[in-house]
Amino acid sequence: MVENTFLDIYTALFEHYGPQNWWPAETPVEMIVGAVLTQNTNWRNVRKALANLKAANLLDIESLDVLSHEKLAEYIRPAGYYNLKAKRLKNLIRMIVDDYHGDLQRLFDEELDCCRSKLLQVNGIGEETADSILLYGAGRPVFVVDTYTHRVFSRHNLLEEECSYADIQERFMDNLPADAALYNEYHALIVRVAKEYCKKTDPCCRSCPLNRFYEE
DNA sequence: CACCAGGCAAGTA
DNA sequence: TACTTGCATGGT
Repeated sequence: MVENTFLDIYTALFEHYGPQNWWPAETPVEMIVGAVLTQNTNWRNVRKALANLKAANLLDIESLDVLSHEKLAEYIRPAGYYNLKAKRLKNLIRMIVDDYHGDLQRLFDEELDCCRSKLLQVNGIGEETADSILLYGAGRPVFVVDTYTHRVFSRHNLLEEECSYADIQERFMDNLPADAALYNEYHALIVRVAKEYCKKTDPCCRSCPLNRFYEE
């Protein structure tokens, strides 16, 4: 039996919380829109914005492409940064329309590195958003790193504080099988445990299910 | 009242 | 290259 803290932590989290059923979206378009809207924003607020778009029957590439910036911004207002995010969504939709005939699946069908760089070329799509879309939209085995991942693992001395996004992603992917279902659940579980036990200011408390993995 | 939330890009030195 | 700042609503 080979020691693997990263896999052991996954197992502990899954046993503690069970499946998280991510990504919470009914369609691929809803998923990618949610990925942009949730940037530095509480998911509760994103749900309101998505509900507005859904109620207006606008959650498809064509409708979002035709919609004016002003109207889009108004629909997504509850998600915050609404002018900025309206632009970012428009940039993403434009790429899909111009380069893939408005067919999101054609983007997802691209080779992995190609798909990732296409997403990163869009102004407003950074590494985390791109990787979220790859994993939760396209079902690719790409590990998603977010502030919670960094905070939880550095606070337990399992990652250096100054690790970059790529450093952290590499550490996870080098220590886990390339399995999209595993990456999906793991990222969602990290978000779950961080929300409960690893807030920005509070120190991790004794009942945190990860405390037995703390490394001196 | 202050603080935070499933980031990112532009500006500054 | 390495910091800093703007973007914004809504819940605790």
